[in-house]
Amino acid sequence: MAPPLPMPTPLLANLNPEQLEAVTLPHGSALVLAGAGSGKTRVLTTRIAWLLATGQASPLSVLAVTFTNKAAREMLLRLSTLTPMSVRGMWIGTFHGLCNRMLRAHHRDANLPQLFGILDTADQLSLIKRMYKAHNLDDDRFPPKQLGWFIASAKDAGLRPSAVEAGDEFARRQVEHYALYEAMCQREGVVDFAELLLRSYELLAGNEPIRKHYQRRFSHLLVDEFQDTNVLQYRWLQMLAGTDAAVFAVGDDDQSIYAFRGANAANMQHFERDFGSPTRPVRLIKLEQNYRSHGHILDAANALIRHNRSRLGKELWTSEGKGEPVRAFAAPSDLDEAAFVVDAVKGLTDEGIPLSEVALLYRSNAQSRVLEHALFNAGLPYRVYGGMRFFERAEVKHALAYLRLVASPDDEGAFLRVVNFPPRGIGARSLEQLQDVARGRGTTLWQAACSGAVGGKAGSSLAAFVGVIEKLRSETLALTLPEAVAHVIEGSGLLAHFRAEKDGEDRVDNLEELVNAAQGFVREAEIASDAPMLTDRVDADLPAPTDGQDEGATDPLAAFLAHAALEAGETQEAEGKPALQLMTVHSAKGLEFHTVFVTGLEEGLFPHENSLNEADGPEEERRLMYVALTRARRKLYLTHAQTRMLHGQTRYHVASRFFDEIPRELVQWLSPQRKRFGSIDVDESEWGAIRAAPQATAAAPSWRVGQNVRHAKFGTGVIVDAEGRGSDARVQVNFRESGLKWLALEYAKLDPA
DNA sequence: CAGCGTGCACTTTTT
DNA sequence: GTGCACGCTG
Repeated sequence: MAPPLPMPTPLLANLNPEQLEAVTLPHGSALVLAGAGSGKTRVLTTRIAWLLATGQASPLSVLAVTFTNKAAREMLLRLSTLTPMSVRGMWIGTFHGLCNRMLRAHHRDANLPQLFGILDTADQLSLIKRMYKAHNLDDDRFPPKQLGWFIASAKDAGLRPSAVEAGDEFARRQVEHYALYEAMCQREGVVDFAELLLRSYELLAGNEPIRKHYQRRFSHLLVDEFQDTNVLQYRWLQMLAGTDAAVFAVGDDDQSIYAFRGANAANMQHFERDFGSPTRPVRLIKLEQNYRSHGHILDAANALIRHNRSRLGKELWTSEGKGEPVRAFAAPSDLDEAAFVVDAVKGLTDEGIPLSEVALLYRSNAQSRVLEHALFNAGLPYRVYGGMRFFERAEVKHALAYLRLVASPDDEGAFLRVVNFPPRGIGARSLEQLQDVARGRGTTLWQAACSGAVGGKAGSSLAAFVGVIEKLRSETLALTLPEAVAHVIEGSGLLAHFRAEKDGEDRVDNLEELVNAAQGFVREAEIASDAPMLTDRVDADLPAPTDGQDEGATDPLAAFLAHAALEAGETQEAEGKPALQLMTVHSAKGLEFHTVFVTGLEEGLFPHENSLNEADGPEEERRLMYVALTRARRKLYLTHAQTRMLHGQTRYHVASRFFDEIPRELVQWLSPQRKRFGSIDVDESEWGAIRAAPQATAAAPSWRVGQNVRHAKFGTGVIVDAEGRGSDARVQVNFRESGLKWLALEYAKLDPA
């Protein structure tokens, strides 16, 4: 195949040599190691546009997959400015969105009802609780959350219950619960997030005509944030790629921060083995030129990440100047830290830096409180990311539950959510009766309710509820989606209920907003891109994948419900007002700001204490820190506090090891000078030293974090953390043999080693 | 059946 | 410190 000549169009203008190489690679697979701020989205979208412009691909043959809806939208938007061709027909979306699309088209082959519902995490949790109740499983050894996590992990690894290895009794029980859960989902016609992936994978793996169809269709697969793929997503890609499709994967192993939810950065190491073949050689390209940050910031980030051992290797550079030094501040307490931040932010405002260009980052959400408090008192506007989202609000969930019942009445989660909301006299008693009937007859709650098997007052209340749903269904049949949504929130009594409630205005507003959301959804579907499900048809060349029935356009209501589950909506209304941005480091990934404050840089917090036991924990924490540093364009502040209220208790922390991993000459300390002890920075003040009995005896040894110690029973180790003072003082020691232990200094016999 | 009180837990999170 | 979950009482 003769590679077409690159086009002399503006498409390729202003690309650096590496970007240009990546964009114009001849047919084959490519792994693009794209550092932070190296223009990876640009490369990805320009690659697609180039493939289209040179006729190597048609829109129909392109599949591009991302992790978040935001990234998918961004890709679509940029692509539409880069190519005159219609983006219609391309499969661009999240893994979950694309799998949903595939499963809707082949629901029979996937053994799902046409209008299958999608459970979000909260729905999944409540299903597990119902399952425990129904089977009288009230064992505290299996908390619902933990089982949910277990099931999701198993599915993410591609494992059905029969394939999970259960070594002990405990694991065996968990697998049994997993199997029960699956049966229950299947009976109710619902799938959870992980199931979308697994079902889609199994559909491809087990159905040759369908697999061949998609393999023939998609000659180009493009993957964003490849380092975040889990085992199942990787195998899904392999299945789709077959032996011929060109896979263009963009990722950064140094920004892999989602191992805790199954992301497997090792996928990058296997790429060459698994996506190469004689017809598609594998190329590796590194994008190391950074267009975001000034030199000192990059130097700091490079130095930090060099402390990780498992890396593919990459070093960011910039053609810009060194810029300002990284600034650091040691605060006596979390309150002082917040006060420092407030002061510094005021200074930035005076310099004319917009508040929306300043981010306050922290390791865990609990840390936002103190910062918010200080900002509020200072009258600085701010916005906190990561709270309740639109489609997760209770009143919206209720409205969606009515819609779900209208679409598929056997959805028991939806049934139980609204059967007595607004209250209609169907209490726990009546429901128990109903559940007994359903169980006895092997039917769903809905069928039992329809049968009239529950008599008396409860029976007539249930009949009334069934009547409401039936009425809503028949009345919305001929309506457009937004009309139907409006009708359901009205006819269900939800609107009246919240109007009557004293502080119900916000909820009423949200219900009305749901109608707008439906309107917006339909509008987007009409102009093509984001909601392809409405127009998606099984391609004509697919050899009889189903029993011959027309699988045409999916029901708009089902599509909207899928949209609500797959895209939870913005955290808050994006108010136009300029505001400081507060978020965890995780949610800052992919963003950039003029100025970044990384707060709470303390041993135990960041790196988080829980991570120290985990296999790849410390390195993942360091990658997280790397992500934090590389968010900053011009100014970077690193702060830590020596005392902090945590879980309602005052805790004492030493500065994070990450301070030591950034060369001193890059850092300007704004707080009094510090001294170094061992490998850990410790302040000279009284905070740094931990004494078992201060001033009690001259001989009382003093301990420092980072110090090597010996214990009669546990052997040798190193102090990694400390808390409490005087007779309460405790240190955490990482013992070579026995791992992490907290020891009370008053009792434990510790010797310097 | 709803309202309130006590008790526990609590890293990170998208879909 | 706060939110959530469960259980008791009116």
